[in-house]
Amino acid sequence: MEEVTEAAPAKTRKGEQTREQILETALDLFREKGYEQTTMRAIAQAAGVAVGNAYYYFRSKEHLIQAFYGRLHDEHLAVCAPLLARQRGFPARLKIVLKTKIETAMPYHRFSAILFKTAADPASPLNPFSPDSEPTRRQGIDLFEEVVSGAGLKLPKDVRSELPYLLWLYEMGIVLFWIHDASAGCARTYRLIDKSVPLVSRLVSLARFPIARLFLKPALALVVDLRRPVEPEP
Amino acid sequence: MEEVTEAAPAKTRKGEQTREQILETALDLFREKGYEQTTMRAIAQAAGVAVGNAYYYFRSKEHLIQAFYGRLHDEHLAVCAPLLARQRGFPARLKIVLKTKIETAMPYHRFSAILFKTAADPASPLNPFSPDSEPTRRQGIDLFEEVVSGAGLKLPKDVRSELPYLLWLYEMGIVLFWIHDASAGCARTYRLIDKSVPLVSRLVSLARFPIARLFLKPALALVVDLRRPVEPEP
DNA sequence: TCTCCTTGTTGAACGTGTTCAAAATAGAAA
DNA sequence: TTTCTATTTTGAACACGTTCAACAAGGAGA
Repeated sequence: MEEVTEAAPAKTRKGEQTREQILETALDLFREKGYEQTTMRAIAQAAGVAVGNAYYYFRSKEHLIQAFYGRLHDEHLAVCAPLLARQRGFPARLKIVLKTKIETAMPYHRFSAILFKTAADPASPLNPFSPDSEPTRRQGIDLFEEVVSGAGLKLPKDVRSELPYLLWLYEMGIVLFWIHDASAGCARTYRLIDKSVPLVSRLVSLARFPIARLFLKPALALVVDLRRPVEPEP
Repeated sequence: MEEVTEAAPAKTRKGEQTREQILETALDLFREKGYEQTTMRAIAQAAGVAVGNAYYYFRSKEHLIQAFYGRLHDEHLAVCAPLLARQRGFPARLKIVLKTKIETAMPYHRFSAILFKTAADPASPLNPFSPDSEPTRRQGIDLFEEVVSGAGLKLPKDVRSELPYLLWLYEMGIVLFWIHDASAGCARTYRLIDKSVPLVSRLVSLARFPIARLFLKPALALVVDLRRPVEPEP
C-alpha cells in the first residue's frame, strides 16, 4: 500500500498512472532477465516513456528496489495474516511467518540478492538500519510483535519487549541464508526453518528460568544498549 | 603474502612492479576519497599507466577490493599473532583477535562498507561463502582454530570441531556491526566486543553440561548439515 | 645479433546509470 | 475559452566501468 521513501511526487492522476506503469514494467523485466541485465533504457522503452521520466519518479535504479520491497511486504502480510489468525502456538506462528516470507519472495530469488547487496551498504537508504527505512523496519518488527502477542506466552518483561526485534533479526538471518541457497527449490532454507524454529521456541520458553536469566539479562542489556541510536561523529 | 584469487598474471619482474604500483595507488585513493569517488581513470593516471593496464592485472574494480582483503588479513595476522602467543585464556584470546581485527581495518572504515556490500552478493566472487574465496575463508577459520586450540579448552567433540567456524561467523557479525557503526571512534563496536565475548565464552563453557547439550546437539547437527555444499539445480 | 613468442601496454570505443535544460502537457483560475 | 503555473516528459549529453584490437617490450634460443 505505502512506499518506503517516496522518492518522487505523483500529484496527478496521470502521474500516478505513469509511476505505476514504470514500476510494473521494471519488476516484470527484473523477474524476467534479472536486475543487472535490465537497463534503465529497456525499462523506459518497455514502459513507453523516456529514460528521464523514470528518473522523475524513481531517484535511481536502486530506488525501484525499494518500491519493490514495500510491495513485497504488503503481499507477505496479506498471505500470512489469515493463516496467523487460526494458529495460537508460538512455534507454529513463527514458522508460518517465515515460510510465507520465503514463498512470497521466491519468484524474485535472483533479484533479491541485489536487494540484500545494496541493503548491506550503510550509506544506502535501503539499509534496514537506516532512518530512511524506519517504516519498513517498523512494519517488519510489528509483524513479530503480532506473532508474540497472539501466542500468549508468559515471559519476563525485558525478554517480552525485545523479542519482536530479535525475531526480526532472526528473519533477516533466514532471508540471508535463502539468498545464498542454490539448492533445488531452496529445500535447505525450508530445512533451516523447520529445524531452527523449534530451537528458537525452546530458547524462548527457557527465558523464564533463573539459570537462563543469568545469561539473558546481560545479553538483553547489550541488545538494548546497542539499539539506541547515536549521532555520528562531528 | 598471498592473493585470494589471482585475477591476473605477473610473470615478470616488471609486471610485479606494475601490479604493485596499481594496487598501492588504488588503496591510497580509496582511503583518501572513498571507493565510489575513485575512478579507474584516476587510479590509472595516478599510477602512471593506461586504464587498460589496470584491467590487465585486476579483472574489475571490485577485484581490487579482493586484493585489499587478502592484504588486510595478512596484516591482521601479523598484529595479533604475537599478542596471541602470550595469552592462554579463551576469552582473552578471542578478544585479542576481534579487537585487532577492528583496529587493523579501521583506516578503511568507509571503504569496508563496499567490501561487505559486494560480499553480500551471492554472485560475487568476493562473497565469503563462494568457492572462489575458499582460501580467505580457510584462513579466517584457521585463525579461530588457533584461538581455540591454544586455549586448551575441554570440549565435546562435536562442539570442538564446529567452534572455529562458529567463531568466524561471530566475527563476521562483529564486522558487520562495525561497518554500520557511526559512533565516535566506533566506541559501540568495542563495547559490543567487550560485552559479548564474556557471553560467548560462558556459552562455550556450558557446552560440557548435559542440559546445555540437549540444545546444542540438534543445533550443531543443523549447522553441520547446512555447511555441506550442494550442487545448484540443473 | 637476429628471430619469435610471450608478456605487457595503450587508448579509443562501447554500454551503462544518471543529469538537466528545455519542451509539452495538465489543471485550475480568469 | 484563454491564461498561467505547476507538473510531467523528453532525449541529448556526461561520467563512469569495461573491452579489445593493436602495438611495444622482454627475453630465450639460434
